[in-house]
Amino acid sequence: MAGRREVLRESLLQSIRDASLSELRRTGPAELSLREVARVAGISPSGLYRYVEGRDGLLELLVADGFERFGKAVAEAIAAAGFDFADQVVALAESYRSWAKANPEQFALILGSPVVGFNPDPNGPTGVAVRQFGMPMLQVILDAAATGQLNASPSPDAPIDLDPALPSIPAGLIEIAMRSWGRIHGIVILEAFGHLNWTGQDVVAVLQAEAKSIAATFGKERSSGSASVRKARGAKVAKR
Amino acid sequence: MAGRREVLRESLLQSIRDASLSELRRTGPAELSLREVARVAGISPSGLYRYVEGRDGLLELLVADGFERFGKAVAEAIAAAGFDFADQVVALAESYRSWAKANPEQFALILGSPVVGFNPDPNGPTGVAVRQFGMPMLQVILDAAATGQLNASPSPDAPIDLDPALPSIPAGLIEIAMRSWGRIHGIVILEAFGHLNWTGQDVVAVLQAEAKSIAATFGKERSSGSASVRKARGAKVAKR
DNA sequence: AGAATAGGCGAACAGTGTTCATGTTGCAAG
DNA sequence: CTTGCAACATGAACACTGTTCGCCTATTCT
Repeated sequence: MAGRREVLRESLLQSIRDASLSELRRTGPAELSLREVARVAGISPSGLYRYVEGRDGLLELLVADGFERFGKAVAEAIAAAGFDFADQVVALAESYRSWAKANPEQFALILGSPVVGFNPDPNGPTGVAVRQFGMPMLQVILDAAATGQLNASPSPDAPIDLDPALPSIPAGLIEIAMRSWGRIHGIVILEAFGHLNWTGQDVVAVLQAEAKSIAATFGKERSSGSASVRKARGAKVAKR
Repeated sequence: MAGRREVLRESLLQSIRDASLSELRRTGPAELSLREVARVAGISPSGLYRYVEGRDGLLELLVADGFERFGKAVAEAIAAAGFDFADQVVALAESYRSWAKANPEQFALILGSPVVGFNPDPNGPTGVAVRQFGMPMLQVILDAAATGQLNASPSPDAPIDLDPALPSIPAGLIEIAMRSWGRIHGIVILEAFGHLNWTGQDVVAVLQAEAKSIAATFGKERSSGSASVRKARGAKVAKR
């Protein structure tokens, strides 16, 4: 029973999503005007409030959408990179930068200065999108650990579980993920916000060097034969 | 001759600076209200335009001030760290994070999402502040190279000069500076914007590990026995 | 059928950045 | 000292913004 009301609502909500995204692309996060969005979506400003909780709700929509699309893009690139740790890191870095370059306003919105008074409510749609975003990147580390491609991390296993639904993760691996993410994110965000212009360097090349360096820092020396890695590819998830 | 008018102007300009800074701290960059600043500075909104070019001018004031104070804080920490490359990098990282933690809104303003339509005019006050900010960090790399503490960089010397007044710098060193900055900045900005909360890790410890890793990546091996570096070091403290 | 409810709208309010004509000073030249 | 001028300061006005409210229509449920 597809109520006529619901299909209308869904369609209009999609219009709002499209309108706000195109407005975001046109003006940037700070200038996003609720009234303008209402205008291009073909609705009155007050009518928007039946669909979205004010301007913050509009932003939350875009934040969730951004994390989702960003995460998906990165996850696909990683999946396409095969099972080698270094290859995956390089693919991660490149896709990370590519998405940021292609969607600068949304990148700034989701990973730039947080909008004050905007509490992302961990259980809301933004919260789950954020986890879906971080997961593939964390998974690169977990997989590498599971297939023995990481440096023997002598860290004391103080496993922490960030999601009750998932197995706990050794703190040492979390730290590796943090540091790897930070290295990629650092260069990408500096470039995205225009702080590397003065260098005159080819950021793609620098980022690739950095990705390889990440693999070298945390990964085992890669002997020329990759058979051992191939063999271990079965294990998908680390078991506590 | 200190005309009475000029002293008044200078004093009021300082009031404006103070007011806008305190307003920034109270509300954040996006909500900074020109009218409110005028209110606490004791001037009419339109009167503000005699001192500052609208809201963007107000922000430029804060951006320049932020880069200046940030740069000074980092430079002092580096200077206090002695002459050892690794010590300097650790000091740089710690002071970088400290300042960001202590001035979150201004940090977000100067290194977070750029305000659209805000062109930082390289020769304006913001431009020079930016260079003063980046200089000490770049200097760490240059000094290390000059004192032979860096890995022999096999990069072809394609020197680029970013400032005509300064000697050109080999591109290889620029790349090292970029990557080092990116590694520190990445972790700091991720933490500052709340993206590391889920990790439950001690960011100070992680950042310190990262700083040491930077020194290990680009610096010469510092074997515990080699006293040459140690001797070259000043009497300054180098704890841990 | 009738009642309940979700959807949509315009008016209104308080706030914003910015401009402009109008006064009001400070200061230097005549 | 007087005059003239430029800098200063202001309040009103304009075009916006986000948000709330009451009113009305159209769909859905009983």
